[in-house]
Amino acid sequence: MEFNNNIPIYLQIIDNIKQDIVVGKLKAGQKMPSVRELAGILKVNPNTIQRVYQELDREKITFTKRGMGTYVTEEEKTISSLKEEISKKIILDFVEGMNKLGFSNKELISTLKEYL
Amino acid sequence: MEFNNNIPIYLQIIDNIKQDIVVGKLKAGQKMPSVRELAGILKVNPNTIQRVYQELDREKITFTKRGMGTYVTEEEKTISSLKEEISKKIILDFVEGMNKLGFSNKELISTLKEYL
DNA sequence: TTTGGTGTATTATGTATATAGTACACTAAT
DNA sequence: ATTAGTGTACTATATACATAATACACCAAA
Repeated sequence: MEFNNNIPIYLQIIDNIKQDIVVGKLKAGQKMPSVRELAGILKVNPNTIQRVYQELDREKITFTKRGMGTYVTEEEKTISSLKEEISKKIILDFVEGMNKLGFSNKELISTLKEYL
Repeated sequence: MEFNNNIPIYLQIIDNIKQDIVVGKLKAGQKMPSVRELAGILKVNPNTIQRVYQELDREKITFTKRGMGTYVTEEEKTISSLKEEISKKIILDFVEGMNKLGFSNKELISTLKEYL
């Protein structure tokens, strides 16, 4: 995993985990890697992963059993609304960004099609 | 202007100025506000604006005459390639983001049309 | 030549991020 | 009870960002 220097690493890791959950790479109820293990995998400090899990817990995306580990939420509803939330943000960023650049909605679609 | 807390202010200001240039709100050769003036307008520290202008100068988007001020580049070519660069990035972020979320290219377009 | 408006440089302070290292609390399995 | 693997808490250090305040260098116009 590569990190963008201009965005805090812990936020990038959070987004990445959310993506994995939404796409089903991480399934509902599944155990996440331990703080130390994920820190090792991503080559970041355990404190950074601790912050990641705390934030995910706060958002009810994961839950933690002390001494046991951190798990993906079992609420499918949470996951589906997470997917909708993320995709909406991506679409909004795109439309707003292109509009600000002077592209009309028509031009925006044709430019997109042209790119694909 | 509102700032996103997770991204350095100076980068957000840079992006904003680039946008204004690309859309023609700031025209080729036009004088930019002075460091102190823009700092006042945006309610940020002059040092932050100094950094903004230094970076824009480095990218040849602007040029600075010491003691005189900072001006938008006179090279229309620089501006048009800037527009292309920015729009490409927006499109790429969109397509990549949606793909990572599990949307195929077809779904991606239909979801976008649905949104508009 | 002086003045006022430019950009530029420097030092200091506070906050957020990230790392490093250590210790503690809890749980399951031995 | 002990052990190993969890999450959690704490202190310290380094860096980037942003602010604050001050001073300096340059240029055009009065």
